[in-house]
Amino acid sequence: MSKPKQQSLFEEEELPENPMPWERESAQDLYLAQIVLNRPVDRVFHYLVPESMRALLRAGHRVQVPFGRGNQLIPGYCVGVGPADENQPSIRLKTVETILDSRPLFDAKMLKLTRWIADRYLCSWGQVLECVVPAGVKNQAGTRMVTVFELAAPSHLAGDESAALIEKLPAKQRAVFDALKLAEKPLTLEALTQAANCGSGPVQSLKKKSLIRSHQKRMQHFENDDDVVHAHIKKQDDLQLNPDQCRALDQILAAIRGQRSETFVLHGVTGSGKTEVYIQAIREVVSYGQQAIVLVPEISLTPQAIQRFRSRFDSVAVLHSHLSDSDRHYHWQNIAAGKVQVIVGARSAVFAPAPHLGLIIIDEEHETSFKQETAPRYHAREVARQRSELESVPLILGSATPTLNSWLRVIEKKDTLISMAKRVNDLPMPNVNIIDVRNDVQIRRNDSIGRVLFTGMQHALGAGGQVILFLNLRGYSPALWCKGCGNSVKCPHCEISLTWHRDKNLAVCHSCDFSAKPPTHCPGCGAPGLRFVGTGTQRLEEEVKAKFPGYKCQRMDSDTMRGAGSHARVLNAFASGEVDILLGTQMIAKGLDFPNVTLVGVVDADTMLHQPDLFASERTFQLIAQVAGRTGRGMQGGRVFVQTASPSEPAILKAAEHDFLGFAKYEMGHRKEMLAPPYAHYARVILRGPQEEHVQEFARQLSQILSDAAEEKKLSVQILGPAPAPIIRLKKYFRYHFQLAAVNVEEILQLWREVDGKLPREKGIEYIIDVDPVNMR
DNA sequence: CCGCCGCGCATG
DNA sequence: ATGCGCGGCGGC
Repeated sequence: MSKPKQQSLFEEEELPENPMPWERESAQDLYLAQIVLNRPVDRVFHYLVPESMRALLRAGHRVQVPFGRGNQLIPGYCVGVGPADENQPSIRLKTVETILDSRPLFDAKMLKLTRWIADRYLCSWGQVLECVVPAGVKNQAGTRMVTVFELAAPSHLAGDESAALIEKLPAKQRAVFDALKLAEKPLTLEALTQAANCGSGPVQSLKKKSLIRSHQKRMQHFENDDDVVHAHIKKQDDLQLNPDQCRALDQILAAIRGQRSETFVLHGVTGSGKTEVYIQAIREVVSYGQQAIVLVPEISLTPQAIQRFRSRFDSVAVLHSHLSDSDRHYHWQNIAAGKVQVIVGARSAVFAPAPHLGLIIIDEEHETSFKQETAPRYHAREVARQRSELESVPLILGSATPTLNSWLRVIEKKDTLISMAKRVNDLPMPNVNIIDVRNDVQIRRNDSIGRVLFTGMQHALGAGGQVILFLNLRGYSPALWCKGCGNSVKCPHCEISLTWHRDKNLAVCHSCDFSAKPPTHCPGCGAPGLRFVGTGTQRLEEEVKAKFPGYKCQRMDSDTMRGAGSHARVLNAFASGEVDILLGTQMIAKGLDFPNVTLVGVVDADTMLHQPDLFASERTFQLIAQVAGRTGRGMQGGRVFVQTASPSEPAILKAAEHDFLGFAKYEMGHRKEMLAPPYAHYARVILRGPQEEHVQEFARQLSQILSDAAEEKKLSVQILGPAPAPIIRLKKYFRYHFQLAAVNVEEILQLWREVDGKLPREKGIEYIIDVDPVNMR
């Protein structure tokens, strides 16, 4: 195709046109592919499919197409093929250049699912498809082209001339020929020379004589990493279920057998044995030759949890963040080939290409990590809901603290509630003590472990138990405070207090990568003598070591958990009793199951509570309930101490009483009053730019346009804001945001589509929209 | 008067 | 997103 640098009428005339409909011999002459691209334009582009590709190209293939005025070759996704019809444009079409994969990467259902995501989360289909395929699949990591040899066609060999040649072959060449005949399949040069015990010479000679032929083939050369091929794990039998578990399993089995896309909210208190119910439900679908997907938060992809699935099923693929491109490709192929029974993974595993999906499970359904924070900003729970409908399979949402979102669906009878209110073996729930730290002598002295918690720890450790301390701040102190001006030192790029990391003696910004030697004088007023205030995990570790010198203490946060195996190492040390006190952030709140833990301390419950966030209360409740669940899992029982300056806060009180229903009732009352989620949907528009006034002004403009459009189109969408984002400055950019709120999410989507493309642009200011945000910062 | 840079626009 | 065309501005 010629490439006119400038479009001119004259050149256009000279270009060959596609035949007009009446010039075609038949309509089938014009065979088109619908292509979508990884660009923020949600459109389908039509391309001609050359004759040679017609038999091969199908929806779901990745292709290369010429695009734009320069006809640059870029990758795209074929979402449909077929003869042209009247609906297609009558412009001069370009032609698909190459097909990039030997088989389609998506089936019809996956195309439907990804189209739904694009609509629901306001991005392009191409962007969704791009994120669904792992990089290792796109670049075919772990495979390479090799030359393989095979015998020439039988008809050729049968000829007189060939027969004569074969008769008088030298011994080595004869050996090669016989080896290939024996193998009955193409062999690489290496395999062939080994089989015939010769060098490459005879092989080349045979090829010259046309008795054998060679061709290129893509072959796997995956290293058999222990994690990928896990051959010898001792298999265990299913456990005996208690009555609660049986009831749960029966309900789920009924849906599986009825091939219903029912959603179950499995509300089971910590330690109620949800995993065993999952496993036995999976056993059912596996017995039909189907596959199950289990989504877990990335953080709980611990060796402990994975072992549980591996010891019960023959073929489990674990998709965790430390996999190489090549591992991911290997898993994708195996899953697509139906060789994997259970897929365990984080958010993106919801797209696992299982050919006969039978069940989807989301464990710890309340975790915010199921929401993707970059485009496409999907929530894996909602995607799973959609996939379960498309595939007619049940979905299980398991949690001790379900989201209010799921809870509302239960109340509205859209989803089915299954309750498991008791722990296995009738173990009691731990006793939770709320400790008012406002009058604690130790805390007043600037310690973090108050008098009551200290004594509790002494008793627990003295009796041979283990202790978990939870503090949601890493580093040594979360602020560098100047007594001269009363301000704390902020990151030069973000409007965020710097955290002092004592081990490296650095002041670190937890929002961007900034770090520097802590200043000796206040950057604001110049006064000397900055003080480190507040306590992070590093300082807590120091305090624990000073107060409990006879016990081994281990810190666990993202600073100490850098390497791939560090997680397993620390947990093994704790499990074996080598470590007595485990302290850390979020990381230790989830899923850990150590029977000897008799005390859990929440060092500061208020850090979560006082976030300027719609969901702060819900998060606080979840976190306390989850951390509390780490104890009392053995016969010695367990106690929990929650230190707070707001002891009458419902989120804390209800968590202490293990009263999810009470909390849900209280919090949902609030939400209903405010018409906030789950009673409404929000979509958050975030703008950022280098100058604060510009960003503010542009935010005002955009929100006004949306507000006007909502009125004009009679859409019941409220616009809340604009306002400065809670983190007003992040990595050198000033940030403003506003929310679109509506009872029916469709109205928000309609409104955005209405204005999208017509919105003004402002140099240097970028904006995004996040539908159903979980993060308000 | 010509060349370069930046904005706006279309992308099959 | 991204490249290209067009128009504005600055240099010669």
